[in-house]
Amino acid sequence: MTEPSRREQILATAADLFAARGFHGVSVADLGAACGISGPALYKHFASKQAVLAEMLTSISERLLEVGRERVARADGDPAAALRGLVDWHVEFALGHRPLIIVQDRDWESLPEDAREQVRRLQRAYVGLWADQLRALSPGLDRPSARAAAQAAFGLLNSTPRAGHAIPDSALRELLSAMALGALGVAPAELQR
Amino acid sequence: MTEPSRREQILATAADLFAARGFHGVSVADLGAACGISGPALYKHFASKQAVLAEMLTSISERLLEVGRERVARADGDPAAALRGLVDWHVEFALGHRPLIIVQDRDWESLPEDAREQVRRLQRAYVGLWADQLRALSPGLDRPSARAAAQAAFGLLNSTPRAGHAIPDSALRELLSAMALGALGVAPAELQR
DNA sequence: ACATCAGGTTAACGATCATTAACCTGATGC
DNA sequence: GCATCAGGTTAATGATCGTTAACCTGATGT
Repeated sequence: MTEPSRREQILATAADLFAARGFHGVSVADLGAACGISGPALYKHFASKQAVLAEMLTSISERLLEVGRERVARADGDPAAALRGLVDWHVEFALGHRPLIIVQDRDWESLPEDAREQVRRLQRAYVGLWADQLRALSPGLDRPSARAAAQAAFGLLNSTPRAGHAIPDSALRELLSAMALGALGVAPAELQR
Repeated sequence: MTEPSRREQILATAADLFAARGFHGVSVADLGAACGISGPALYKHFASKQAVLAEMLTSISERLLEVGRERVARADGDPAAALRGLVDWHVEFALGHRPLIIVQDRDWESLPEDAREQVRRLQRAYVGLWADQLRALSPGLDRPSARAAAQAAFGLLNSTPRAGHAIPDSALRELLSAMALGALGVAPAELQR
């Protein structure tokens, strides 16, 4: 009972295909074929093509926020530690799920209205999580600037899935972490307490 | 003779529409209507819908590279100064042409094959421009990592056009410059020589 | 006066696509 | 043994879209 396999297979292959060719560049026939079934069989698992995208994007936004909150809690009041945790988590997720990251910020606007609203809410909360820590770190920072800074950091971290895989993931992970922390004005690694 | 007005109007409105709804989300009828003409009249100015996108993207890639080279030359051997010049230029362009930036990294793959190749070449050269300066600044840095760092910086700088305009452009400009320089490990403003 | 032509127009064509309809089939509970 | 039903199939439908065709019109150079 633990394997609604088809459904998950569809979500996974859809992520790959959407990432490679864009939401509008993939037909339901393409998507079906890539799953070994064909065309309209998808409608036995999802209400529409948009529903596939909607489930994909809401679930990753939820997960990003959920684990993000966990990392902040784990830092227990130290904003620099919280930001290091947030950066680590975001890098880990982005490198582990490159297609999802690509789809998330490319095909966002192809969502149906209600799902778009839901994703926007989740993303706003995630931005707020980062912005709060940034403001705790530098007291002079106003909220809009802190939010803008958080979004710029996401841009940095989300950009690399698109790029070539010319360097190994472990090196990329450290490069991105260091750059993000540098951008945010947080001192990088120190003592693991 | 200095005003091929319609053509430029089409390119400008196409940039806005493509940025808002994506290349596939805009029909030629939409685009024509937004220009005050309608539908197939576009084909008097462009060979195809893809050709509009192609001209848009190649011209901005060319301009980005051209001025980038100029800024590097102006720094005359000082890599930190060159990077400050590159960051300034990129921020200026990104904030001045937000729709173009959005289209450039969202609808890249909708280009016809030859234009895609041309844009890729121009972007590779632009990345190389940044990577060279980064390597001149920190001698231990290998080329692939330098290129990855440059692309991450673009991600940071290109992300903000998408975001809300909650803070004034002048503040955003300074925030982005500071973050980009921080990410790249370049000391921010000093003496204007 | 007139041929040319740039820059419009509307109508028609041919693809492509998401979605629905109608039908099949094998397992499963009773 | 049999009704149910999940999960497939192919065929049909209706819309949208890029592109082409055929036609119109006003300015312009000669």
